[in-house]
Amino acid sequence: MLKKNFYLRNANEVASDLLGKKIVHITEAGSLSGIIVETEAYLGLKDAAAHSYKASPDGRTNIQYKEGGYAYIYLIYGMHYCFNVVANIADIPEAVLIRAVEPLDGIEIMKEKRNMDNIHNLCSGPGKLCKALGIDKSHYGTDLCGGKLYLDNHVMLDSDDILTSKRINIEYAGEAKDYLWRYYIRNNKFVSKVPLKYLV
DNA sequence: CGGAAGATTTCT
DNA sequence: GAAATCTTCCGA
Repeated sequence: MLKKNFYLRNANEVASDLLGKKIVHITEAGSLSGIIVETEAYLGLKDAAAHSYKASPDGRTNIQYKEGGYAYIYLIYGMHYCFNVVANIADIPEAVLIRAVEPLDGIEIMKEKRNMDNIHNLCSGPGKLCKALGIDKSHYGTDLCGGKLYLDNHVMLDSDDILTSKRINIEYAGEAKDYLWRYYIRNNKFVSKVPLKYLV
């Protein structure tokens, strides 16, 4: 299990280092896990794309004001949950969005939850992987350093295998929309498909 | 207190 | 290319 100090760095370092790590959720139906293959960093007060950019510390982003290592989960478009890892020290509201995962354990259970047979379409998007891994609003604020939802070491990646691009669907964010804060694993089939305009 | 819009997914 | 669907935030 990754320890607290892994998370106490700026969100870009955490986002890049999360690639190749494993996300594990122990459920009643069984253990569900996968390899993180795509992430995005959100840098709070310096980042017009971040939820914590202008929001009040009492609102939905309140967990981001604690130190790193907690789960920040929100509902988007009224129907999909997105899972983020809180990064950095207390009072610096940063987070890393997990955008795609390569299924590992409990694949049959994930297929049922998603009503989907194609393994490459199980967890290839932030809303999809929450559905597949059984993550929802009840996990908001969960401590990822102990419990049934946690991250762990898995494979060591060469720095050549880590690519960056612009982040997805943040057209409203002014110049922040062009920051290269999306990270993904080169040639990995489980990374979500994105339009060409996001690539460098 | 009402309205608009969103770190998306799915189906046509 | 559009619909589905609801919480949060902002302006009045």
